[in-house]
Amino acid sequence: MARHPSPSAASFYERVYAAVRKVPRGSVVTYGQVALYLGSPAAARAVGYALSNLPGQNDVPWWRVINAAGSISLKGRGAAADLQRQILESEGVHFDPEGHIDLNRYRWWPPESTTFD
DNA sequence: TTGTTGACTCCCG
DNA sequence: CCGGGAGCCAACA
Repeated sequence: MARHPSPSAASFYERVYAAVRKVPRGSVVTYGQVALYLGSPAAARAVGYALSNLPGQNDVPWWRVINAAGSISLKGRGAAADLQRQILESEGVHFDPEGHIDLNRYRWWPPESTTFD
């Protein structure tokens, strides 16, 4: 048995993907939120790392994950960032002229009954 | 096991 | 409002 209290047999990456899949269309969450749901509120960077390792074929709505500032964080991936913005807009998420989203309006909060296990 | 890296966040000034 | 610096976590060589 693992001496480390792993909440799941799946890797941290898999847990990130599972959490992101729960985000409904037209809503967004921050990397920090996902980390919080996984039980590691300070693992926001690891969440981003997980998405960077996302396989080509997947059913994870990665575009619904943005940074705490409410903007797209694709560092070094300008083209992908543009794509992310297009998808979000197609889902009804409004961007300001400066390219940031109103988190108070679009941030998704899971029901208390939601589990990320 | 140690060091490096990175789609992050927060705190200052 | 914006930029710089430090902290934190997980995967990988």
